[in-house]
Amino acid sequence: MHDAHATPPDLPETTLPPGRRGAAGAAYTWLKREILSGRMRPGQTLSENEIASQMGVSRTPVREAIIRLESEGLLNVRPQVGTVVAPIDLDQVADGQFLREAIECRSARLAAGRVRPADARELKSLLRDQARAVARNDQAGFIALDDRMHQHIVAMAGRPNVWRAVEDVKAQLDRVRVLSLEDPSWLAAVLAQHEAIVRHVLEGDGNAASKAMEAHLRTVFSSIDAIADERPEYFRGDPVASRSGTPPEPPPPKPARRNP
Amino acid sequence: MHDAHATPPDLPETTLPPGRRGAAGAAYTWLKREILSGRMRPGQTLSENEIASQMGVSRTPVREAIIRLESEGLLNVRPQVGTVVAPIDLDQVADGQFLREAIECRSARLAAGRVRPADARELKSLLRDQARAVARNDQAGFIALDDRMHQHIVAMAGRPNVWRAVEDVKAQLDRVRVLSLEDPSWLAAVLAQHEAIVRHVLEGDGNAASKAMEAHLRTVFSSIDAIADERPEYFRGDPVASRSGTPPEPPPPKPARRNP
DNA sequence: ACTTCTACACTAGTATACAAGCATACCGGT
DNA sequence: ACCGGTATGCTTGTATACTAGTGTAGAAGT
Repeated sequence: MHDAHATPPDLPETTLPPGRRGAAGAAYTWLKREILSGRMRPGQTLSENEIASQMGVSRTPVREAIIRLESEGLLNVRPQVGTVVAPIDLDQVADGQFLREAIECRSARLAAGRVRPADARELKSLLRDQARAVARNDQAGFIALDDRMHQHIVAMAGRPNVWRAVEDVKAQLDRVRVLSLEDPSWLAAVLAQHEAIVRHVLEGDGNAASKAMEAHLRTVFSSIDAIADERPEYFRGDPVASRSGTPPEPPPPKPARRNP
Repeated sequence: MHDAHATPPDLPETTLPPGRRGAAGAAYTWLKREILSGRMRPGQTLSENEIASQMGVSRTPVREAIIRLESEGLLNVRPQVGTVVAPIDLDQVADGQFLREAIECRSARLAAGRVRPADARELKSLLRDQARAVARNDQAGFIALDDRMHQHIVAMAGRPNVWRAVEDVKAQLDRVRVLSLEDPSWLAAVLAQHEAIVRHVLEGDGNAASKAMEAHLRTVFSSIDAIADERPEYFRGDPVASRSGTPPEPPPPKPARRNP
């Protein structure tokens, strides 16, 4: 009974088709991308019916996607009222920053003691590619390479799947990030920080690697206050929201009845 | 089947925002407690229909609960096949351990530099209560106080809501913990470690506090291997699962057709 | 006796219908 | 003019019906 012989090689214990499992998975992926890309803005209302008809499915899979995104903190569902893209909570962003620092600094420290030749090659290769992306002013490409480098350092620490947890908190941070217009000089500065991190890791200096990682993460974080001051309408619990600047969308106060 | 004296459908309609709202929230809370308490064992199959009829609701809210628990890693849903309580993955447990160490060690380090009088009083009070719980051999009470102490240290670090993230990973670790029979001597040892952590925090020695926290967390973690060897049927990807020990449940191969 | 095929029960996924709550426009009273 | 009750259209929550896929029992064929 309960034989274990059926498991060895072929039984894929994945059980988690990463993002896409049917219509619900498609809805989840699509909605998440809309939110993280900034196309759906913080505070914007959603309609299950609208999204469902727009995607050509029923409410059920859309609801499933919404439930998952709510548990990730990207949506706020108010029963019997409506669903909105979660306004950015500065306190929550700070929590995410804290978590990233805790995880990635520790990873960098451990990675410094476990450098294998393949790791050194990979990190150097990533730095080269990043330099090329900076030279071409390719922001999207640079960001992708940035993520891969951070992920590889976590993997070097021996816990590759921890990156999933980082991705969850990173989502909140990235939502702020896309609000800032990242200029080329910023890219170059980030590249220099990456080079410092890799240097310390390859030298086996865990303490310095951790410190460099902390400084790096905080550089990105430091720009948030400026953004919150510039776009208060996207943030929650912001006492400075009194200034009557540009509203989220020009004049969409047409949500009244549609059949007069 | 079985129906192990579990709390029957308890529908508290009160849960508005903080707890979980509606029937879906009730199903979520009930299922999660069943899993974390160990009443539902790793690998055990679930049936949406069965749970729904047991709770007196339809499949829909049960499905919502299952979706959320799956995203927390407590359930595995195999499309068109069935849903099972997630087998304990040793690698995943190690990930959780890594995250707890990263978060709580950093918290302890920061807390050591931010001790306010109220914090000192609270920590000392918690230690006193814990000592009393040990003296009375009150495991449940001790565990509750243990959680409160860890939570307070995280709050002292300035990020009280980060504890939510800890709770998520802690769920995986606690699932293993309930499999081990915790004897009184173990409680006393844990209390001593708590005292060491608090002492270093109150002394303002962040480094020592972090180290003490790490040692503390690893003590709990170290018992896992023994449990995995003792109860291989609850674990996944365990090469030692060949021994024909006690099966998860005596002989419940009754899932055949019900209408011959 | 063993293997292969087939039918069926059971699963989760999806679609649809209904119920309940809230906000707002409208309208009648003051 | 102002205030308050009411109707209506929206929202999410829940129930139910149906679809499609999977594993297994059991029969049929070898």
